[in-house]
Amino acid sequence: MPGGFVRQGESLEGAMRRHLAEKVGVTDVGHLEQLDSHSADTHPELWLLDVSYLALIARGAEPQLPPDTEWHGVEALPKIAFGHAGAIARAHERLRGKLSYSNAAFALAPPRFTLRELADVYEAVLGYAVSPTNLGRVLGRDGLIAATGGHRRAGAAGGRPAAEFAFTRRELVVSRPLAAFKPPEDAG
Amino acid sequence: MPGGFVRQGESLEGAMRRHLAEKVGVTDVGHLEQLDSHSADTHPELWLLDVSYLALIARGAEPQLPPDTEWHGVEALPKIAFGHAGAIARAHERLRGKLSYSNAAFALAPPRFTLRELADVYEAVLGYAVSPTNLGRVLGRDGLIAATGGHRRAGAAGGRPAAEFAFTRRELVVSRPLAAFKPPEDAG
DNA sequence: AGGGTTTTCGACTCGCGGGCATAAACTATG
DNA sequence: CATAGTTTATGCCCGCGAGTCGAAAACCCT
Repeated sequence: MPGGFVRQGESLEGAMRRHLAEKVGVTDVGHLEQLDSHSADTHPELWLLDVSYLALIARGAEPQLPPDTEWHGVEALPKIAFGHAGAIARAHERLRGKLSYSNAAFALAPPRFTLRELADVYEAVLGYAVSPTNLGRVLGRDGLIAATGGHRRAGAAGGRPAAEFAFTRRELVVSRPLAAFKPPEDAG
Repeated sequence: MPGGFVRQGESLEGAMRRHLAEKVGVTDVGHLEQLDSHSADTHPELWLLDVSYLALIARGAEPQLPPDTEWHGVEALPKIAFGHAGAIARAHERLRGKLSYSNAAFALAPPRFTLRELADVYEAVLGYAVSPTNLGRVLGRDGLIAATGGHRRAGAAGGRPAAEFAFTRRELVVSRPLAAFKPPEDAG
């Protein structure tokens, strides 16, 4: 949970990017999204306003962390995160929702990936296995991903080489604007 | 766009509810949701932090407004809203999205309503007509609304009396947690 | 060359959203 | 009281998209 104070005249997002770069060495943020703000009353003599962000970085772009840092899965977090537990839960829930109806995975996946790798990213976030076949068909039909033409060498255990894919857009696109009811019936 | 300053020690949501009650006489807020925050640099000598909220109130619960207040549709807003135009657009977009995959309309509709009335609420937000029949079937299938058993008297022009419905839950429920991929396959 | 492994492609099923036609229920009029 | 007009409710059909499954393709190792 890297963070810090905002300088006067600085935008909130700019402050977040500055802290990300200074404290964990992350400059290539795929997607940065504000979560929520709340006034923290933990310090009676100090008046703080917390603004939390959700930052998505690509798999493989490892941030520079202190040497004694340990990674924990979001399913089994240690109890150390005193006030951050709620923020982590909200961020996770938000990300789970976004993955289902947007191309938010563009910020999590590497620039080129196989359907298996992308499905693994989804599984890591959603918590259950997704079918690489269906994933490719759904995202491909909406035009969110496209085959690059390249192929990936098979792994150590053999197997057919997987086709490489890439996201067509690198900004957030909400795929299904209205899911339940009559769309505007666009003539054409 | 009612609003104001936050008192020290006051929560942001509490401040929002206080300003809603004091300035427009709205105490029964069906749903209150934080939109986004940004540091306002319009005043060079003052350091302001804007936190905007989206408040949904029931149709019919008219707020107490100054006598010279005019209502404007969100489609044709006057140019007076200098910095609020963006906030209004974001709030509208957020509400449109929420209506499609949640029961956010519980905060907009009166406690008991007919399918026609609910469809009118949807049309007002989405901007196009929705079918009362389909609306009732979809929301009923997901268990979001249920018939109360009562009926509404027919209007002046006659017609079959409409059945009364009510939302089963009065807190936000996201109906389709994951739309695209394999659900957790809940056994039972 | 053959077995094992992984990916890809096609066909099939199933449930849901949407539309349409018809029935039901009420009001107003003569 | 009968009829026309209006609005709501119900049932049926259709199309589409997601999900599953099986077979083929392509690769590695022995």
